Amino acid sequence: MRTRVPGATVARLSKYSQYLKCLNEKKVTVVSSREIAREVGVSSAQVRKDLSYFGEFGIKGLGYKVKDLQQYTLRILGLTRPWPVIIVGAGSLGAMLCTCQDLRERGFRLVGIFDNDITKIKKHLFGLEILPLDGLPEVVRQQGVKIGIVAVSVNAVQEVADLMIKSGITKLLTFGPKVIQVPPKVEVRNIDIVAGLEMLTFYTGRKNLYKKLRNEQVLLNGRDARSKNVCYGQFSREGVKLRGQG
Amino acid sequence: MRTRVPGATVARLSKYSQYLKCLNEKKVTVVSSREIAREVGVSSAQVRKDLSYFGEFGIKGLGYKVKDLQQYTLRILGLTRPWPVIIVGAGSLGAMLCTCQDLRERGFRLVGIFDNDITKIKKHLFGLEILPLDGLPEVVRQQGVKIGIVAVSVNAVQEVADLMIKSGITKLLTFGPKVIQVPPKVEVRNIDIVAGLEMLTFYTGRKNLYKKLRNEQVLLNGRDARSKNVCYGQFSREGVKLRGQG
DNA sequence: TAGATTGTTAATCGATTAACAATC
DNA sequence: TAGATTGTTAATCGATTAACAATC
Repeated sequence: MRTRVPGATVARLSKYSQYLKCLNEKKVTVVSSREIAREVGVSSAQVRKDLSYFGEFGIKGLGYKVKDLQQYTLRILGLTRPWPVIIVGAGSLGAMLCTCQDLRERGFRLVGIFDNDITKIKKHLFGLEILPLDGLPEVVRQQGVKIGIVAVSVNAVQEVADLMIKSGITKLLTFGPKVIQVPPKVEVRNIDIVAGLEMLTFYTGRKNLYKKLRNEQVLLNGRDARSKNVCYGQFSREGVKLRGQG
Repeated sequence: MRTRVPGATVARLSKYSQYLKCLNEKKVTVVSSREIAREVGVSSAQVRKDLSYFGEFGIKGLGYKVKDLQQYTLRILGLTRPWPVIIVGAGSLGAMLCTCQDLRERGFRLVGIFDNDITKIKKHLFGLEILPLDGLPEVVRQQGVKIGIVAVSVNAVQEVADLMIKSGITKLLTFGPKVIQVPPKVEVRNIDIVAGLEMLTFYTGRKNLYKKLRNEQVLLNGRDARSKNVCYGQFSREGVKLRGQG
């Protein structure tokens, strides 16, 4: 017997969880699917459906206990224990990630940052010494690191990923347009800021440009016709309706 | 008559376009949907389908002329003219974005960076002076800026977005978990690095955790059972099949 | 009880895929 | 021509939604 969880559900779960943390800090004790939905920009049915993949966490007629649901979402997301993480690339992206307080707060613990640039090695970034790449395997093995962040330029991404995987890392976060080849058991997520911006520039006065556009309106698909917060990952196909300029 | 373009298609189009640029630089003149598909990690049918929303760009039996198709994808994505962009937030995220060469190469021109931190104002970031926030409306109007990047901490995101929108910006890129409220005509994309990492930590030894998981395998949905490069945006629901640890 | 909200079902909607005719 | 590859169709697959019984 199998349950399939949409990837979109997992992405939303992260948002729910982050919101619940916020509510908990504000001492709010109970929340309804409607309130969560409003905050995260989805329907309440969606919230309940997403949660229902994992269990029954609510109280009918009342809603969800914030503290409990937060704990549940953390367990579902695998965040009840800290995750050691390494970063390769001590450029501005690497530096940004080092300073990222959110990561720490969600249980990610940076245990190594690596770079082969001689001018960077031995310098410190947020209390962590920048090490040469050949020190990577040892750190990964000693600390049992499973998550690696690849923050290097596009032409080095595959190479760095290969090294990480060889050292025992099974979960990669990469940046930029490069799609890498990895063995079956390795999972990759990719964040592409340029692609994000390009989705914003898509369509603007393109009537009559191409065959398909000659006599038709072009719409970006999605049920919300207007604005949309698009969360991480390639999930949820919310889109923005366009008027194809016509 | 209407054509609906899936948001996932636009996200992929950006990848195709970035790959085509790369091919063009390597003086490759012709490429097949199969080759593009392989590079981007989708099926060749998907590539052809995506392109077919906009026209017929290929030559049967041969493939696509790299140079031509690159131009077409740029036009589709609205990248044939430069886009002035502003950033609010001169922290490490803002700094990272300033140094991002990829943005420049794809036609995004940074025309202003703003911050209200007195210790940052008047300093320079990549040749651009950091200005106080109240200088924002003027820059936006003078330069006709439509795209704003919100690189501030979570509690300031809504406020900054409001100011941008009031000044005439209609396309926002935000970071972090915050989902903001915007008027109908404003489009928002969001990049959430933490959510990206949390999708990697999802599921690990969670058998027997909850009702639903007691007797079932939990799978992250998606057709590719193994690894997956997950591109930007909430699009494409490629996922990773899990063995629910069981 | 009356009001509220969950969890779940069935229907709908949308995106992907496989297959193939068209044709270079 | 034979081989290759496109563009498109119909079928499949998957995700979202609306509605409502259950129940606090």
